[in-house]
Amino acid sequence: MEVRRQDIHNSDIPLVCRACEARHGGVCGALTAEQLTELNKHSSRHRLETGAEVIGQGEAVVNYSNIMRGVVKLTKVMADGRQQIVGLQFAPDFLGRPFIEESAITAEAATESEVCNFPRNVLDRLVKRTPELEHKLHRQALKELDEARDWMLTLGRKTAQEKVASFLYLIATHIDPESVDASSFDLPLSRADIADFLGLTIETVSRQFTKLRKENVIRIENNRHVTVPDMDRLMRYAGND
Amino acid sequence: MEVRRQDIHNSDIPLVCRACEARHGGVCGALTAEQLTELNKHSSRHRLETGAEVIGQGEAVVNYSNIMRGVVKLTKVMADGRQQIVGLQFAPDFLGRPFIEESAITAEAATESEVCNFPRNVLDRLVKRTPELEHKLHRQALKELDEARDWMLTLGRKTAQEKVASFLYLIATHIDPESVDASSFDLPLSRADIADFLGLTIETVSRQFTKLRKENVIRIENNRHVTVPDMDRLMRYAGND
DNA sequence: TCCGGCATTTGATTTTGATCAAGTGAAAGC
DNA sequence: GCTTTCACTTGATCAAAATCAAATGCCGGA
Repeated sequence: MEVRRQDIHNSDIPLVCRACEARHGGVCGALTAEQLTELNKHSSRHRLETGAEVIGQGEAVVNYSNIMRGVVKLTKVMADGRQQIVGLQFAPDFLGRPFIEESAITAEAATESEVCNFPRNVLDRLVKRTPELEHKLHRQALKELDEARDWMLTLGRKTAQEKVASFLYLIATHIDPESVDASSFDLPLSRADIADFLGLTIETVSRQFTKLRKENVIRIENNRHVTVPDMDRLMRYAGND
Repeated sequence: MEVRRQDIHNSDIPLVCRACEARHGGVCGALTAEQLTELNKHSSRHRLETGAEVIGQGEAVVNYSNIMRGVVKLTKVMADGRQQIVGLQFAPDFLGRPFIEESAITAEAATESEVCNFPRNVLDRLVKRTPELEHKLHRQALKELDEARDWMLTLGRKTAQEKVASFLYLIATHIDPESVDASSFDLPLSRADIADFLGLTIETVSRQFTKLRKENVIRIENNRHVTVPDMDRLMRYAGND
């Protein structure tokens, strides 16, 4: 499917795009050299501090992004402040909800991150002309839908311990897709964020971490660095037999 | 967008498709008369009893469907039998997960229903040739993703009472999109299904129904028929201010 | 080095919803 | 007409997670 792209001479591709991950796993892989050049004219890279907002719930969508580095959390808040993380996105995911005026969610950097922004109307125009690009976005949407539904099972039916184990398993398998060894990693989320992802309080999250540590399912250093001696055992704790 | 379809003479369209809802709200609206004819050659309508399975978790996907009538529930089960409904689909929704071999969910009729089945490979071929069709499927996937994320907030952060009120509000607004009066309807799900949708037990669901009834938020006849005297009040009970 | 501000952990108590256990009521079968 | 069955409701008790309330530990700055 992507074979057609291989024979394009590298020098036709914009400099910043050449080493860019989003051209491989991401949506830009669907674009020709000219299209990349056009998109690149309007796009800009940004470094995001932890907590920096990419877009807010209820705001007009003016930009889409590719995540170049870091982890972005998607959250929904209720009027009284209760909050739920409804998705985590990792590089090189596409970030944005096509075909809608107003964002139904807030997207903010969970870790120090880097994104490549492009104006909504430029990409929308490109999508109309490039079925392959819409196909990529379609696949991305379906992937997110599968993930959302997996997480609904976790939110609705798992115990606190299973939820925390599920979270650790999710991070272990997503944080660094290249790494052969997923058994040691830094958590991209604070305890408060983890609680908002799991539909728990931070006290419950903390207690479950302690319990998993005492049962030697995980080791923790500096609150954020986790080592998993036996990934299958963690998976069983997560209820995924 | 669909303007091009208007000028096609009706007699070119297969008989069974002419009165079909899926041509309007659904995916078939993206097809030309010839394409409809081709798809129709391989498609078949089926009546489904309540509980009839359209596809099972882990099974190979061989068919896609359009829901013509009724409500279909999408569920996930854990090894120990715990179950979560991860989506409800109403006519004339498209039913199926393109680009994947094996279904990650079970789909079964929540009410007596009718579906129009077509072989996966026929539609897949059509999708490749018809960007407008992929666009429709893309939009459907994004709609389901929005709904899934809304529901994640409900599952993760709402109280039992808010969950039940949210469910009633969802049904009121989805069961009969044409109806001007959404304030009186039949529940398409049993108490057990509602519990599986809300991540609660059937006893808790029942108690919350009783409570909402006693507080005059809803009236119930014959266990299944619900009347909502004040939809805004129900919405407030659902936590959607 | 000490202090202040956070994030996290730990402890005590309360609350919510689950579990266990009977009821009730309506439709289906004998 | 009576029983059986099944879905649903109601009640009593229990357990898991929330809440309230202090610690603890860590990092950065004075």
